[in-house]
Amino acid sequence: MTAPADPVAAPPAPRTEAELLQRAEALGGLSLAELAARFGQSVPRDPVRAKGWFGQLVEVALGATAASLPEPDFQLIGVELKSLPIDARGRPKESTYVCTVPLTDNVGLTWEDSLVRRKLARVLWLPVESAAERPLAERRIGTALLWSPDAEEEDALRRDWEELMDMVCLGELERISARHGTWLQIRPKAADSRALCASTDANGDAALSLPRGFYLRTRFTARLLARHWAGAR
DNA sequence: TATTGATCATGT
DNA sequence: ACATGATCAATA
Repeated sequence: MTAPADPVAAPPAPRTEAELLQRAEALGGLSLAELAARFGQSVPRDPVRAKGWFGQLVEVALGATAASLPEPDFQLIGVELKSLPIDARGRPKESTYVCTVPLTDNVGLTWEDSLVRRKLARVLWLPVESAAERPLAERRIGTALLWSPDAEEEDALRRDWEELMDMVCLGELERISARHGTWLQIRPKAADSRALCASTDANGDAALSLPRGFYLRTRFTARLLARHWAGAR
């Protein structure tokens, strides 16, 4: 029986990818209860009210700096952190939020300048065992993967982004459903379905609409993991 | 049961 | 309101 250790301070921002990866790999195998305790936190009791809890804990644990800014989490090295919930079959359970969809002042915006491209250019994926039956506290962190899209993936993501943003720029936001896009999709991203934000309608006039976000489909992250494992053999 | 649309927490 | 961190839960 060991006495509980004192909470540890959040580390400074990592200065290199290697430093970040080393820290992330050191988290592998830890339960969420263990990681929480390390930083003096307790595991939330109600999963409904714990959405995003783990992601924010890991930001602290790894020294992320972007907080709620529209930038990659590790600003110095341009790396985005994404936790990835894994089901009982070893595949991602959920789509992955990327960033907000710009609904105004977006004409002329290119893929190259887009936040989607900047965030997905370099991602540290951190898998977490998340089978429905497994309590939050008992879930374990998996092996971190530092990833960039290959040429084919980037091309497909760019085509999705261009198709979707074309519709947004034409004021066709209300026609866009989650069914559009091969790998990237646009879905609501709001407190509730009554939330409103500024947008532009088909006439180019100011309007109000439900805030939306870009998400990576589960199929994309599933393929990404499968490819990595295949390549590691 | 996979997916879409809805929702919860925190900080500025 | 808007950005981040996401998962929930009704529906197809």
